[in-house]
Amino acid sequence: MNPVLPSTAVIATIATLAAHEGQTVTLAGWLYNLRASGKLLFPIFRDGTGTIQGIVPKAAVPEQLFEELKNLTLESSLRVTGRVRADARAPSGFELDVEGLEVLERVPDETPFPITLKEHGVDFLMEHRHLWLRTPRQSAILRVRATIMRAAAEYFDDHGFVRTDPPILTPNACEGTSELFEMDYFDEDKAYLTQSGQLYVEATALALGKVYSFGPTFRAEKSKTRRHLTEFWMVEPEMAFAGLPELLELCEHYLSFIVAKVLKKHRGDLKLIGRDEASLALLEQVQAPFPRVSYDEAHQMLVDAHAKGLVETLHREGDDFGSPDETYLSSQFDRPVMIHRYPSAIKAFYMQPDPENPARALCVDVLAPEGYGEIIGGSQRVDDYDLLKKRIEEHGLPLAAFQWYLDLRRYGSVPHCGFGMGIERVVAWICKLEHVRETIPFARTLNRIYP
RNA sequence: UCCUGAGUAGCUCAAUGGCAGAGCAUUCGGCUGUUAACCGAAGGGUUGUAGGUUCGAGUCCUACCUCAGGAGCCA
Repeated sequence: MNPVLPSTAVIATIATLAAHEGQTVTLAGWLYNLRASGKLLFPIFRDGTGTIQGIVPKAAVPEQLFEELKNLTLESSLRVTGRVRADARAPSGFELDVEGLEVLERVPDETPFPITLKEHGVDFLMEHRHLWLRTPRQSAILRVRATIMRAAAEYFDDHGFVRTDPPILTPNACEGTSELFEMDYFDEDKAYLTQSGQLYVEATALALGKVYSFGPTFRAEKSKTRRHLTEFWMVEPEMAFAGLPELLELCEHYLSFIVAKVLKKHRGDLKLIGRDEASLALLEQVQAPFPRVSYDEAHQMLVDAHAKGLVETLHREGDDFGSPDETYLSSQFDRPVMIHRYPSAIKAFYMQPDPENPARALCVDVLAPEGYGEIIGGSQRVDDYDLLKKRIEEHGLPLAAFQWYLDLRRYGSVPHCGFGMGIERVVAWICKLEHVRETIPFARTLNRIYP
């Protein structure tokens, strides 16, 4: 599989064909679709960067080339040489007048490519995820995901944060609540897959000042919704000598940066995935500052909404917000909304109480617009040794396992804060997807671990 | 864990308790501008599994299995 390419041909990718108009180029890719109209063939090639339609008039090419292409099976791998020609009839503006073809691997007639251009069900597509990835829409989503992941790291790299990734194997639950994936760790010990690196980045923040982590996270929760995976990627910044006000500013500038990066690079991909001009305009509005709503204000909004019949169940003072509540709240704003100062009683043990109202925690949830719900959860952390120890005991957590964490408050404790952002939920929001299973190459969900 | 819904051709779906069907895909034939191309033909079935009711079950009943959506919990 090391053929000699025609010396006249430039090697190109489909995404860059506009720069080769009028030239003869060679593409390496696959046959995505094939239409025939008598003595005229319309093959569509894909190469991972896009698709391009070829034109093959029987009279214009050698007999052998025409017959080979006419009978070629979908998703066969190939190298195709042709002249790039602008054509108003083509969706991308360009077509390829095919001059040469080299089939690398022909898909057998007996086992045709299972994913067709027609509609498929979720079960079938997920069972064939390794092949589903080849479709233009899924490829576009993964390109956008890659840019989001890069931007998610780039922002911190450019703002003085040091990347310090925490361990994936952990000795205990960070928050003591979520379901964990458990495994044997030699002899008598158990290890668990991390559900959050937060406690560890608190330690590195007190060593390096501003830090972040970026990696996979695992939750064995039996959640079956469009927002849940058992394995997902989380980015978690942590800042020393900073509190909730600085955290809120970070959230809004961070998300604005990521959205701007995607818009700059992927308007075409976003359209292909399903965002029209009107919904692209919604993303354009994602710029700091974001609206800030306290828990108490949000509660009042929900009570009013219930009175008007806009929310089915009445929100009760002190309760957390349910999914329908979050959907309503986020629908009231044209950009992500930051809801802050939830009741301490319903939040994690490590969250700092608000000095102006100790019943409230210095925390924030960022809800994405268009009904996508929570994408960021963050807080200022308890920095007082005695208070943290008391909280750990109140939550019934094993004090011994948290000695190292308490040490952070014994040796030069400072106010510090951070958040966790789920990458898949951000991708789902920006791409306007129905379900997070399409945001990651191989989704891990409650009922599926194949392929 | 709970609630709701769905399992019929490779895929997406039809079928009043009464002969198992269509579109797409595949194979064959036709068509020089198709955009999920179109036109004609052929092949393709243990109706998720196990019981039950009935003269007769894809359809009704019971249990189980699988999947999906939602709740709770969360990013």
